[in-house]
Amino acid sequence: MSDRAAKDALFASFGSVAKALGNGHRAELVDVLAQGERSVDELASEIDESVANTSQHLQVLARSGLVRSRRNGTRVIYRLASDRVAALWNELCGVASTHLAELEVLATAYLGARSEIETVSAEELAARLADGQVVLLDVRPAREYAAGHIAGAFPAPLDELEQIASYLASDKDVVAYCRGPYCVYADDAVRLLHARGISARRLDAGFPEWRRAGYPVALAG
Amino acid sequence: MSDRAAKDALFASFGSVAKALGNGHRAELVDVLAQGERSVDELASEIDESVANTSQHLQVLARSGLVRSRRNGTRVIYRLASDRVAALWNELCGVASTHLAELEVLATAYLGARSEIETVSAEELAARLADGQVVLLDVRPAREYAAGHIAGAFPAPLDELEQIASYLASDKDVVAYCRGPYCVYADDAVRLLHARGISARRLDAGFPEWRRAGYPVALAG
DNA sequence: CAATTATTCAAGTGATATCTTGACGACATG
DNA sequence: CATGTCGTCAAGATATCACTTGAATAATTG
Repeated sequence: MSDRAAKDALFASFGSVAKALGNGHRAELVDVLAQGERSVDELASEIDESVANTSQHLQVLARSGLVRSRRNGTRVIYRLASDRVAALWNELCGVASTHLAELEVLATAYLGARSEIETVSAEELAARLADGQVVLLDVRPAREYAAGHIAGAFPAPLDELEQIASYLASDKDVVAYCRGPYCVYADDAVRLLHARGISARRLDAGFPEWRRAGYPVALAG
Repeated sequence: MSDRAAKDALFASFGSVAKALGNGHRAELVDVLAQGERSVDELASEIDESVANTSQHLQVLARSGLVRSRRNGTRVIYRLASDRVAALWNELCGVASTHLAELEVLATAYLGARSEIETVSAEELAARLADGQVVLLDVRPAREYAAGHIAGAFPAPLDELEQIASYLASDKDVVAYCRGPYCVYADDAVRLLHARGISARRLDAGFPEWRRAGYPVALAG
């Protein structure tokens, strides 16, 4: 094999990993899997695609080494191959938001106007959690909280948040967090709390970023 | 627009950035541009593709926000949009090499067996440079050295290395570096020096990684 | 061991990508 | 302002991708 052919093959191989992320549905699959492992069926309903199509996308991700699977009874459970994949996904989102002008428009279309939603950095949150001055709400679906959450967070899935809101002490800061910066849950939570006269902010990242940054977490089992 | 359509559009947009990297030629373009800006013509000959094809690939990268261009006389000069793009590329290579089994085979096919080529980490190199116990050779093409190099490195493009080798003091450690971990130059340099009885090692990264890590560099004017 | 559930496979269709070729446009120079 | 250089554009051929449909497979349950 010529040098050029070998070089092409090498770079094509790097490219194949990027190509695996180069599809909206697969990108979303990676985003969901960053929260924890899932069956094909669960992933399919999460991204609103057919099971067959989802299965095929998962196999593309698997061929690129980004995800792995194991069988559990009749189910096949997929997970990210490692935390580095989540880190790569995160970096990709960061580059996209920095350099792609259209992204802000699309994000606003999906998430709604964020101008009134104050954010908290992980650093500040970590400091305030240590002081006990903040109530931290994990507003992701219950099973994601169960799989792992920020140390000291309370489970507060969106469909129970209204009820939980009525118990919140009004003298504490409330912070909500969810899957990541492009997830609606925390925004929706903050808006719901605001509507009830509770001042709340959202963590500017999600659980995966928090964990990768080395801040304290509580993991399942 | 429905929530789902908005979400699809948002993730498709993230995916579009990955898709831009999802082609071997474009990946190679990013790898070259990480060393510094280039004209279309230079890039085309670097990747052994036609100018028309290279131009089209560059426009794909530009539409995804990964590169920018400016005109300089009759030439159009492309550059990475920011260091974050180089960091993303680096992360992508890392994930690929960690999770893609075929990569090692392809890397060996292009780079040759690396088992006898000892590497030095950036941390160790930085420490030894401070001691003055090491001769550091930048074996990239001259213009890349000129655009920026590791502080204290000597220019030693491969085609002049043989001559330079004859002047090397034999009581110092020799370290070579080039574009990055998947660049042949440093490997070739180490082999050439070994063949002349000079013991040499290669930096395990390249100039872009060194610079991003915050180690001292010398930049052009 | 038949029926059920969860997933994968195979085939087909329309949409995108990639690369080539030749023409066109922008700028510089004599 | 004619000429050359560098880059982009447009059109077309071929290959690959994305999604659908319906059948096949794997493990579980009655």
